Amino acid sequence: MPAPPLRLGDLQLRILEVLWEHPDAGVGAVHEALKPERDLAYTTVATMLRKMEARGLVTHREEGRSFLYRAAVAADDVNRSAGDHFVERLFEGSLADAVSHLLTTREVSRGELEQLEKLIREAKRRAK
Amino acid sequence: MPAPPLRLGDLQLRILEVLWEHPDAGVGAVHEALKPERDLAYTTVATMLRKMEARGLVTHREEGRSFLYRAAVAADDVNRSAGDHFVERLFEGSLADAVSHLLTTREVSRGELEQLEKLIREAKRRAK
DNA sequence: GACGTGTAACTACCTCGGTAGTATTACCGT
DNA sequence: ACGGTAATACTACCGAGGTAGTTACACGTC
Repeated sequence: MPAPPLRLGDLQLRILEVLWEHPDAGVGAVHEALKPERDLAYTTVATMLRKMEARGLVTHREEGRSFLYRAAVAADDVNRSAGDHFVERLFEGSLADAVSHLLTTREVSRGELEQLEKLIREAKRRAK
Repeated sequence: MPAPPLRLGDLQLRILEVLWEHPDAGVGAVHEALKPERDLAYTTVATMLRKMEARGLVTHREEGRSFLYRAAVAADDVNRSAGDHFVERLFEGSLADAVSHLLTTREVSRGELEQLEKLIREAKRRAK
């Protein structure tokens, strides 16, 4: 199980997110899904997909004249990796510091706070 | 005061952290401080510092034959920027989702959990 | 006054993400 | 059978982070 650094750029991440939601999407479908937020050339998406396949991030299978792509890495792994990097890099691994910073530097609604409390209670029960 | 993207690489961030702790450090001092974790050539640090100055991340002042560097951006701004990027990019801006993910994908000590609870209570009081 | 040492400046590279143009291929409809 | 179209393949380019060698300079020392 190779667990390579998993260091993704923004576009690569967005592409993966599209593929997680729509497995077996073709280049055109991915391009289309990204259209609203990024006005990329069709070939740009195709190139990116090929580069990502070379890195083992996605796989493809042929379907007639088209390639259908699938993510080859799990969303959880990617997110966790990014989370680790974030906490590690800025807060020396201290989750509390990281969350503290997130909490104090932005507006958080009361609802979100309550949601967080619940989360922590659950975590405590789990850790018991 | 232009607030450029503030998108830093790992090394740049480490250098800034050194400068935040030791303002007016020379190239040698920064190099030395980074020695344990990264075995870089002296000139690599010097080059990086010059590149960062060009981007407005640091400033320098001459002191005899040496350059003394200072961070030109605040730690809070950098951290906040990174936090925003993290939450935005992976969790569509939902802080609760982000924290939830951080909490569930790693081991968190009981002490940390209690620390977090306190933080949330404070945030609630603040938000009233 | 010549010399060695440390410092900064300049230049060059490599990698990677991102972007896109051009070429090629294969299919389909008429 | 042919031409259009849509797909992939190939190639190139840019910028940025990161790395480091080479050069130039200024200083103190002998």
